[in-house]
Amino acid sequence: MDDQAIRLRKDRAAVNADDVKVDLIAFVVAVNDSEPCVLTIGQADTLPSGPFALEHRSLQSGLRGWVEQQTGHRLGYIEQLYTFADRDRIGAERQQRVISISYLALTRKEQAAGPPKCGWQSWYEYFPWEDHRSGTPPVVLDVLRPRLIEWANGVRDAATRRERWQRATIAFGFDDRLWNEELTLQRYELVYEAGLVQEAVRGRDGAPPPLVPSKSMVADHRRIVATGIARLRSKIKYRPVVFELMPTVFTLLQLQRTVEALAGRLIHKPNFRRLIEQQELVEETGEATTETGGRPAKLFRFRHAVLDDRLIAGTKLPLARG
Amino acid sequence: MDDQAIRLRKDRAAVNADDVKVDLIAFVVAVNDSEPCVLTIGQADTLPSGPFALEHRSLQSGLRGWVEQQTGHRLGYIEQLYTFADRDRIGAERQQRVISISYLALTRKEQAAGPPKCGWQSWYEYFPWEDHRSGTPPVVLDVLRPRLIEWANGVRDAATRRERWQRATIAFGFDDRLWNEELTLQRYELVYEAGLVQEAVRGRDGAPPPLVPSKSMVADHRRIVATGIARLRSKIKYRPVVFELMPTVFTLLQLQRTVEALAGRLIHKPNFRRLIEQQELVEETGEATTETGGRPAKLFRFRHAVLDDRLIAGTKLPLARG
DNA sequence: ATCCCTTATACTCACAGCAAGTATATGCTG
DNA sequence: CAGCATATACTTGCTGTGAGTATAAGGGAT
Repeated sequence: MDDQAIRLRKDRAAVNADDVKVDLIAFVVAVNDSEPCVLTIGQADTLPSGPFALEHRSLQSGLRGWVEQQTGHRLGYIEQLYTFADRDRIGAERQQRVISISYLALTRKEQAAGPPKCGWQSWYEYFPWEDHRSGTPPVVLDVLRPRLIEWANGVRDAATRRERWQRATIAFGFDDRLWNEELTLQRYELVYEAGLVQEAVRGRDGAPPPLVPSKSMVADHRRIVATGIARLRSKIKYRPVVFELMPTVFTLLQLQRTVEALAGRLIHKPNFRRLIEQQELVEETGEATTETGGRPAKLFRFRHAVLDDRLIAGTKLPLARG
Repeated sequence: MDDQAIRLRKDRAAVNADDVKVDLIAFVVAVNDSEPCVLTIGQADTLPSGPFALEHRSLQSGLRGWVEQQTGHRLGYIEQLYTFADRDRIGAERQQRVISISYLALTRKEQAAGPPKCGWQSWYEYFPWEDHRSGTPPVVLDVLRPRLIEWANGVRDAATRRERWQRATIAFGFDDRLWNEELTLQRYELVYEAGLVQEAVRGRDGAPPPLVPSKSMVADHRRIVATGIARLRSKIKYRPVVFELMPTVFTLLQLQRTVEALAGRLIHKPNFRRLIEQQELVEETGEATTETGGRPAKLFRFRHAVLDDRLIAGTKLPLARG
């Protein structure tokens, strides 16, 4: 053991064999017209990213730089998601490790300056099973359920079979269990393990298997998006981060629709309003808009003063049940 | 902008100027006799750590390797904490970046094999203001409060003064606010900003300022510990991670004392028992122990079956208020 | 043997939060 | 003016849970 360590140290001093490249990857979110979107670049299905370089003052500023350069967007709210090491990637001359540090960023769509080749894609094109705003989407019961049953039954061991099916049941709310919108990552990992998404069977031989209809992404970017969605869905329940996605002035229904877009489920309107108002998260501007149709809606703005307060009390949104 | 990117790419291809060293750092936790402990090495006050090397299959296995080598401990539960880039550290010949990936690990004290120079230190030697199990510790009102008032008043700008004092009030529960045990990181950042801990004034000129009595740690390891404590205090409320710290068989009071040790506050006993039992987190072994004194306590073991279940419902502990 | 101490275990009560339903107000459109 | 769509207000009933009290069971001291 100690010998191994010494050998490692020597190697490192001599040729820096253990040096690593670091990539910064951004999952940038905006909500427009009740549709939650992810910012992509190039031919689409690729997240903005770039190497962490010497000139970057910090990880965050490096990320901001790359996103701004590739998409023209200045980021506001940023939060670290996860760091992972790609397995066995081969560098140009010699083997080299690559580490990816992923971030979640919240912004508004309008802020686009001069977008070269970037665009906004709806989350739910990549995760059609995640949008339960109009009830359980057909793909869950018609496609995922039978495929996951097949997958669970595809092993000899009875214990493994049971365990697989139990995981699927919990994650997707089969058998009258209730849907939990925060399990986005677990659901993605299941469909990945079951070989139901394209990136899970890339480079495999044999006949192309039957996939669940959904858009794929480059490399493991779809996993990053799943991680980000899960984090965001969890976070909106106890921190007032939704407002990062709102314009400066908005109606309560617009706010509700935004939360619903993120959570992928509907919210009881009276309860939503009561919670928002009793927490004093917003204040009236005094104006109203008739653009919504029906009775004019009062306009509100976010009370930035509560940002500190809410550290302690936590913010609450009526997303507990359904 | 684009020029900059191109130049960066060229540099990188030529001399790999942007290559980076990656350090893995572990915050290893165990609880013994109602005292929450952190695993340290060397002269103490240093967390186990080591460089991420080519031979490591993954970040986690690299971390496990270093901890096992330096302390003789095999880690069980591991969770990523945070990744940060050290500012402007200078390498041997040329400037080089160092990235640190920190992890939280939960284990049991007994598992120590042949510990060379490692030891367990109580959390609360590094954070004496965090232990509220016997009421608010004196250091909070006698030392921290006056020092933070000084710090807040140490600026001209009235707005900044108010904002500083408001942050302190919220974080430490001054002025009849209630104590929130999850704000460990915010509290550490405050005492750091206020220059009340040793590492905040390292390398500064001038007279040594009056510090808050507490043990310091090497580099920024104390910040990592603060991050880990905050994460753990939050996590025990909704995931059954406490059991990673328990022996296979335990009494309910031992379980409660462990949670209290982590949270730094006391829990109402009947409510704790009710919550644990109604969630079916544990099952009776059928045996009892008299070692606790008083009426013999039933022994329980963790029901591993709930590990999956609890993904959906979430685990609850009565830690909401006080 | 008895008293007392400590801990375990069971039961009760009351309040707050909140999910869900219902009713009314207000403006626009055809 | 009818009908529609939205905003806004009120009510009801359940659940979770914080907090207090009571009883059981063993050990040790007097």
